[in-house]
Amino acid sequence: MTTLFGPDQTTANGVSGAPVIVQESGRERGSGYSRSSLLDGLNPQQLEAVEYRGQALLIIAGAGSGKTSVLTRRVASLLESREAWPSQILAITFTNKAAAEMRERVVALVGDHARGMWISTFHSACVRILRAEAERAGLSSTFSIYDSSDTRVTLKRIIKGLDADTLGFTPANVSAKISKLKNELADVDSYARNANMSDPQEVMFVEIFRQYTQRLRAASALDFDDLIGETVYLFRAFPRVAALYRRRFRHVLVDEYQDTNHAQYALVRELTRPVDAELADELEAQGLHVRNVQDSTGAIPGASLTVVGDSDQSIYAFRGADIRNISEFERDFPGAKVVLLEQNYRSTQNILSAANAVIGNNFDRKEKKLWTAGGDGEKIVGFTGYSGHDEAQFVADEIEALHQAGTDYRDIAVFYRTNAQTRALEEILVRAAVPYRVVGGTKFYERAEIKDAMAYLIAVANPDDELALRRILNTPKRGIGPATETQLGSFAADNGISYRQAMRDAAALGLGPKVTNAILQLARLLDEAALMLDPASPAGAASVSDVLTFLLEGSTLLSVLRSSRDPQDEARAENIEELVAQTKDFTRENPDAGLVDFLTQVSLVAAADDLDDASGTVSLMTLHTAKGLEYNAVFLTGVEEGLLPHQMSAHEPGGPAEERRLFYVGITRAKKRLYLSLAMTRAQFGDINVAMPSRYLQEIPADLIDWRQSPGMANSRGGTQSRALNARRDGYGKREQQGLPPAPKPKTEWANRVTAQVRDNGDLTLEPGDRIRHVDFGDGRVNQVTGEGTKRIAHVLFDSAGAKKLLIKIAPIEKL
DNA sequence: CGTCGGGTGCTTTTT
DNA sequence: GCACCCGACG
Repeated sequence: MTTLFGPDQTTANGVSGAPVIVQESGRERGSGYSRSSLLDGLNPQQLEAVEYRGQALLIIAGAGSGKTSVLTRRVASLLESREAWPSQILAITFTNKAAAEMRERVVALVGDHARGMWISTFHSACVRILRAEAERAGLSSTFSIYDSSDTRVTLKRIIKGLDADTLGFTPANVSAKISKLKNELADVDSYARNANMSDPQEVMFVEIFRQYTQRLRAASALDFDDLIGETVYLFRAFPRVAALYRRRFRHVLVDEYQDTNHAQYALVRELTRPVDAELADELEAQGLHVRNVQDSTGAIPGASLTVVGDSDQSIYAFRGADIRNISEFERDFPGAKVVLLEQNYRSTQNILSAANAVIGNNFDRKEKKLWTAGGDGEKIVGFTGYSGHDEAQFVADEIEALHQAGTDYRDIAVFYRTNAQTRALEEILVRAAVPYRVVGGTKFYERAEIKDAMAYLIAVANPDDELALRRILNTPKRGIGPATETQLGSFAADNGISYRQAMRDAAALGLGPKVTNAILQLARLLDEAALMLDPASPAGAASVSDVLTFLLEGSTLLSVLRSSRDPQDEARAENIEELVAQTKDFTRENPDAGLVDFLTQVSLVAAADDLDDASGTVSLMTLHTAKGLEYNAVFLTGVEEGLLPHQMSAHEPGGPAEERRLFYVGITRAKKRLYLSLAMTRAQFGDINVAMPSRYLQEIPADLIDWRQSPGMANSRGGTQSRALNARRDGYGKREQQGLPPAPKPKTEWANRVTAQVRDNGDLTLEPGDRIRHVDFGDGRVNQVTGEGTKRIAHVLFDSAGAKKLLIKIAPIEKL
């Protein structure tokens, strides 16, 4: 990704020779500044947010208030007016995708010379700093980055070794606690100092934490939280290193500030501190030009800080995000300017009214009301299904209706609270032949075969990484079992050598010749691959894809999958080939980047990053992933008690309020049409539970929602449901409350009932004119058949259920 | 050492 | 309704 390691991006030290010309805030703009194009179409508040110059600026940006536009224009205006060089700008976004988009937009405004900016996520920026300063931080510059599953595996081994599971420790709860501590910038020692060591539970936790820290260090690995924390430690321990970056970045901008945690806050503070005169002179003496940024006392003033956020969209408290970072910004940065953006350019007034009504139920918030000049628009559509499948069928039908009416699939999104909800949705969407994509979820890089292939690369890049080595030791199967794996580990520990070295010395273990050979062969393979990257060797300077291909061939990982008789292995082989293709793309896009750069990029991709705008498909994603995105039509599914708000949030302080913000985020993603749907029963853990409408639904004024099938209407359909479902709530079931008979049942009420059974019609062939019978939709006539092979789709006009598209292979149909 | 089968426990959201 | 863990067997 060009965002991270563009060839023209140099490290903080690398640009030291460039002349630095900075105009202090408040001065006249340069003459080349074309004010009009940059400021076109901005409202007065936006204008102020773009043009304000001062130490600290807080932009409170309501959903859809043109925040990205303001941020990019602010950066562009700094560049255009020559107040800053591109290299003096650091902009932090939440995802790589947002970073790429921002870079693109700034380049579009001011041209190519803007490329030297750092626009990246907190994590990417920290990795860059840490790799550049690795030596001083006592790290290997090729350190591995452990994701949550790596952390889990490591903790699992530690817990097992300590028999700590008997005390109730699980990888999940320990990693959550460690993460929380690291977000507060605590480490083992600082934690242990304040721990109650008479509590055996505490003692054990400290021991687990200590071993975890040691293992990561031994493996030259950092987890996600370390990336931020270690950078803060680095700056605090080495003021001279910090000074380099403080001198370099004169303008720091942080997006989604409401979701920053304490460590990220501390990092921002470190970056925006002044450099005292003495240190500044020292930098000058080293040949770094500081004269132009020094003030009259010789010090370098702190960088200007711009943060953008909306506390109503703070949805990451569970991950340590601290809403106080934004609510106390003015206290933290005295004299800070605050600009409030309330005008919404995204949604219709009906959608905004619903959003305002919902979020108004959270106390402790700054009053803020979104408004639009764009008109009321369509009503919100509500639907209650009998089951999750029923709900999904509604979604599929409406998507088709929207598509027929001219809405592109790519302009439609389906949101849900938990990933588990995708199952029913996917089943129905596949059957209805709606093209869709699940954003995030089981990510490409989380697939086992991809992690295997990546582990080979990691083992080459970072020979200390025992986790990666142990993962590939017996993948593909080489007859090296758990016993041998452990033996290698103890051999390494006993002799004070690395796991990798133990593998090279495997002959000394006295194992069978077959096993010994297998280990030695793997060790040799990795050494040879490392040589391909060693500039000192004749084979050096190989590309990432060359190395990967070499490793795949030498390990037979790919050929084993190809010749397997397990049909799933074919897909796995294809995935690995896709990975090879990605390494080639990577090298083409970043000719100067190497293996470590590739690994870094892969480690830091977020769910939202793999969103492909060009794909003509409906997007499915969690509400969390949806933040920052917008769609013409949004389906917000599973609006039920226990799901939204989620069961788990009930016991946490601030839980229900955060869930409400999540609902608010979901609502405000919709530009034109919003659908709220729920089900009366939902499958969970394999069995079926009764669900109740979410409390948040009541908070939306009833006249904003057009219930196609309300919870009340659904209830009236016979008394088979539990009492809980009959509990009447305000805002729906109005007819019953007024003593009216239930509204006439729309035909969808029965047509939407769908069986979840999966079937296979083999190579059933259908042709236009054929009559068929569908388990749920009844009889119908085939109008048209499209698609190839297993993806053949029948376009059927049912006698009573209307027009549907069906995937012939799996639809519950028979030919009449 | 590898494979298969049955039991268990689990899911909130993610850089 | 799945993934993972463990134990039995080849």
